[in-house]
Amino acid sequence: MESKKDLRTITRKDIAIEAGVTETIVSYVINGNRYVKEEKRRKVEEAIARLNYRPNSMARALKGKKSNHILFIADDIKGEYFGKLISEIDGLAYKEDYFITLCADHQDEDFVNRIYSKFFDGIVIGSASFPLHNIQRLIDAGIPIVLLEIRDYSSIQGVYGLINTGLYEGSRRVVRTLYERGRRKLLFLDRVSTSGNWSSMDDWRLKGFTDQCNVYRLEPVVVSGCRTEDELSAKVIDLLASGYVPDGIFGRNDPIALVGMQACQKMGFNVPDDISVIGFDNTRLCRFSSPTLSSVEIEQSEIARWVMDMMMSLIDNRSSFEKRLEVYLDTKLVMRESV
Amino acid sequence: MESKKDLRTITRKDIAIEAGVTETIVSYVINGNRYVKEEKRRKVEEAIARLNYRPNSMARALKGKKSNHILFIADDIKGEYFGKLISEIDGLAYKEDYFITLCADHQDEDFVNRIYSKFFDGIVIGSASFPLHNIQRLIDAGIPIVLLEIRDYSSIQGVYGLINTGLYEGSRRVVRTLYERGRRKLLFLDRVSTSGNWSSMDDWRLKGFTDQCNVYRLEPVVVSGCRTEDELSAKVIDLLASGYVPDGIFGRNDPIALVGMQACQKMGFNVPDDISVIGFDNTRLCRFSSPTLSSVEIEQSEIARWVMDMMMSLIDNRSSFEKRLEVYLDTKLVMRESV
DNA sequence: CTGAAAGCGCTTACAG
DNA sequence: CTGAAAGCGCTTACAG
Repeated sequence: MESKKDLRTITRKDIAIEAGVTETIVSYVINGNRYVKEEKRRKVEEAIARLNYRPNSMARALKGKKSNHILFIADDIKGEYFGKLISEIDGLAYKEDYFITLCADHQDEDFVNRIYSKFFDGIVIGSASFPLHNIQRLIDAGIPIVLLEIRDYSSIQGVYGLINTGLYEGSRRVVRTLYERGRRKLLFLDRVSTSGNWSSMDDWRLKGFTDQCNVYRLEPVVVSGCRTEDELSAKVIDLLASGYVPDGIFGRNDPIALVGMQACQKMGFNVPDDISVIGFDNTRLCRFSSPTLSSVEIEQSEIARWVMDMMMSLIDNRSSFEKRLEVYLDTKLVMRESV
Repeated sequence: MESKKDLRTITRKDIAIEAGVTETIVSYVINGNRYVKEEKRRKVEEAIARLNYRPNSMARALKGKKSNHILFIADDIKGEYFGKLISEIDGLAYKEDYFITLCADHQDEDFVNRIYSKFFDGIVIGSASFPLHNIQRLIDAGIPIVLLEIRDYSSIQGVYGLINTGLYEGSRRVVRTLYERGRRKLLFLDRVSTSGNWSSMDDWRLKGFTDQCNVYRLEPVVVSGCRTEDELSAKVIDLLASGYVPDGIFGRNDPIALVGMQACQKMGFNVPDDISVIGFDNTRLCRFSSPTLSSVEIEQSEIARWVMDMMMSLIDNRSSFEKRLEVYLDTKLVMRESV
């Protein structure tokens, strides 16, 4: 088979020949940063259209232009939560001529080096487990960074974007809501993680829950450290069997909340009569369980909008900012049958 | 604020100086394609480690090396299905030093031009709505392509990878299963799409369903053309109210199946006594609905493995293949309470 | 065994 | 108004 490499290799030179102008002229037409005589401009534009030419982004990036790639680091690509968010960001990015590269969080040091290879104009970090010192390293290196504030990032120095997605306030509201319904014995169910990556106190959801419980002088129980949903279910059942019966359960995300709910049901408790359950993320799961699950909804579209907004600002004028850009978003609690 | 650009700009030159060798030597050490005296090699390797150097991928790609970026085109980034798949692929890709760029399918012609800008070593197409002629264009251009066979791709010419994920056989098995349980009046619920992107007969799920119904001489009903889940629900309710009561429902994916199931329940029918329901993708939804939902499971890990496998083969030796690479995978039907 | 040099496809300061 | 030229950071054929 013949190599058809040529088909993808329409270069500036081809356009110059096709349009009968210098390569320089082609560049200036594309970048629009110098006056070019109307006639030449038209010829170039026609040639570009005719040959479907697009300047090679790598060559441009090499010369200091943008690569038009943004990296999104997530720790749970699988979850529906990120799916929606990525999908929204992708839509906005496409309009700005950007591509989104998606990557799970990797713990090895080499990961940062790989990112360093200069491919990305900016990085969005939506992972709760990406090491702080690595984030700092990337910021210090001058790469535009936008952080989704899943945990406490107040120690991070420098210029970057910070999007507080309202996890902390949302979690506090869950506690307030449960409290107002007379619930006093609250149970927090942490995420399950095969890699042992559970929430610590700088996790905003757990912290919001704990802080608000303190306000009410409640003594909540936290179930953490499970590697599978089955393990979590068993732990909850043990807890119930041992005589500790909560009257309110807050799951770190919807599936977790549902695992808890099912465990309660299995032990003969009624949701919501005996125990109220609230989840987080308001995924589709909420509408199909029985009872349907109340859940905290994060404003995905708003987040996506801010991610791109901050990223574009940082990419274009990073050096003009004195300190980090911040925005605080709200969550809303979607009430269904489980409370 | 000072520009800290320099921090991300450790180049081959820096390594050469640090190691006291020529830049050429550094290149050969990195690429390992020429003998370099042991001592120099060690010095270079040490300098690389000390300075955390990584060759600029764009410069390498410009010189004909790989960009180490693979593009994944999906039409439903949001769905849990793609989330899992992407996550698996990302894991494998990372080991091969590749990044996965994720992009929703865009219908405009310019989309292909953008892809052309030479950024990607290969493209995985997991979208059912990416125009066939654009796929052909990319293949003809010599870009390694792997297709997830969501619909019929038999008309595509040339060398590429094709992964048949078993949708057709899986759908036929659903019909067989329902038939064996005595179900004769079958209903297929198509996806909802705000952009009007519904299944046609080259969609393997719908085709598998229809073909197997023909084998049994059944006369199934297909509900398609809905833009929202509420609309779909209303349509099903109308259907039931009008007197057509199916005894078996097959949903194109799990949420769709659950919408159908809830509509039936709302109309007073019992699932599974009156009506059996089966979904597709075996997402988490299945375990939390009541009754729990039977569903066809696709082998995500196997698909991911084959995607990367074929992609690596095509990238490394595309020209050595005479025709397309194919693999047929199986699905399994996970039975739960809804049948 | 190794270096100087050409060149990948661009951008833009420099010099008309 | 416009062109020839330098250079981005690399790879590798060419010539020792």
